[in-house]
Amino acid sequence: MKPTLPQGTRDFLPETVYKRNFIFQIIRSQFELFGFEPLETPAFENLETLMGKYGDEGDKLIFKILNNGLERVEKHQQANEDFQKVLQGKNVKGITERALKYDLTIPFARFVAMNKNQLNMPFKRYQIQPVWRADRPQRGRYREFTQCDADIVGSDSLINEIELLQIYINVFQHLKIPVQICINNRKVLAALALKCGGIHLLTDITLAIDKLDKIGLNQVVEELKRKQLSDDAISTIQQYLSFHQNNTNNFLLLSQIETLFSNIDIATKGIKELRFLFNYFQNIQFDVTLARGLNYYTGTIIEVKPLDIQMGSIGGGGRYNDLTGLFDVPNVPGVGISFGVDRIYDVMEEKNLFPPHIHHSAQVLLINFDNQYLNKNLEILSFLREHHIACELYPDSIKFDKQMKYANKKNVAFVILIGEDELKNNKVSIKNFATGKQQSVSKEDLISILEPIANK
RNA sequence: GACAAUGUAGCUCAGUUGGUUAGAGCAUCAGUUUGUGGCACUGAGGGUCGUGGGUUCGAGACCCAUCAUUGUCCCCA
Repeated sequence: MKPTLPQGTRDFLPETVYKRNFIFQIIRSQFELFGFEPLETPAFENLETLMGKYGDEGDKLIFKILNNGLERVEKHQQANEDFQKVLQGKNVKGITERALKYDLTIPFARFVAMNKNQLNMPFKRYQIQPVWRADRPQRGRYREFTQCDADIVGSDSLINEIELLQIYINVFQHLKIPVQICINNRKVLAALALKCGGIHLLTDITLAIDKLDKIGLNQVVEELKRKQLSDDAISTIQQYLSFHQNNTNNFLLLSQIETLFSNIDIATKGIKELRFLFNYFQNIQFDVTLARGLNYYTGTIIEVKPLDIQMGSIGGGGRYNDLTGLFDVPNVPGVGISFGVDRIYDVMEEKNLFPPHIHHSAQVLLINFDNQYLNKNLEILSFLREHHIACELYPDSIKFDKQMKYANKKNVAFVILIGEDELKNNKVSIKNFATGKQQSVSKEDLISILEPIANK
């Protein structure tokens, strides 16, 4: 058969894995620097854990797992009946009851709901794992990709927001990616919906205004009309959006919004939260059009976009005051952020931001002349490894120049040769692959030569 | 779900209005060089032209269908 990859998935070659690890390592070390602890959850969850948490569009993108054993004859009648329901777009336990996880937040909420009493609150966890979405792949969008999440549950404090924003700043600084970090507050959006006629309009309004920069004011108004919003409501929204188009000063924007929503309590709360954050950060932009699709957010919402490059957001997050409420455990507030490693990788690759020598495979190759020198070779291998020098012996005693070519392609720093002459003189030959210089030295002298490339 | 582009050697791609035996570069293998890599030179292997039909004396090229990949819209990291 002809081997192929499932749509939207990729193999990662060694060079790519090294680069991805470079990103992971920076994110992980920042998470740990800020006191977050690692957590992992299963690749798949019960379907009902995930369904209904990501909106109608999200539900369609969940990868469902077909139950096993449906072919058993005694199950045929039930399976046929169940499958008819599947054909109508329903999920039936008889056909599918498990699904690949769609993000890390909902499984985390499930975990917290199950373990609330054992957790040392406020609980700060980070999680780096793949997630799956049955989306049509395109630029910057894959069906399997890795998210890096950090969340704090069990605390209302805005200090958590400050810490998370600081992590974003630190990580992208270390990665050398220029980004725009935008924030908004769901309470402000809720106020807008209230002023326009009711909180039930929130989704319609946010979906439309979120597109302002993409499709322009006229198209946004068109979309609002299509959603049957009143003329008064549309004029309020236009006024709201005009602030965004006229200036980018956070505090000026805040005061304008404050005036617009002067008699709405929830707006006052949201504005107070935003003002608190802007006092600590100068380089974060207040974006009144930022909405974020997930409807479990209740306060601060955050999105990170790379500058000067056509790519969706590379990070996002926000506050949710009752995420575990979905699992009947109320009153556990939380806030979290997420990094999209695959898009970060694409941005860095496109902008050439990876450091030049990022790989760490074995740096020393021992040439295999013949099995009669095996004992000496093995002795040197152990000796070097005891001194933290990564090395390998070519496993077959094939032609010399083949082995040298292998070393060259693997980009090793040194080649060590042990053959008849070396054995006779109780020395080893070591060749520097960059300079081409070769010398005959004692076993002990190897260490001082190789010291600079040891893995400390 | 809608639309578009692409599909020729392991990889990246040429292939003229349809016309001998389908090419190049890189990669692979062998040799120049049996204990010295990169560089160079010489040579070799490697293709049911995505698949199935059709038009034609003749199809890699034209038509239809189908599959796959990629991109755009929607939505998202």
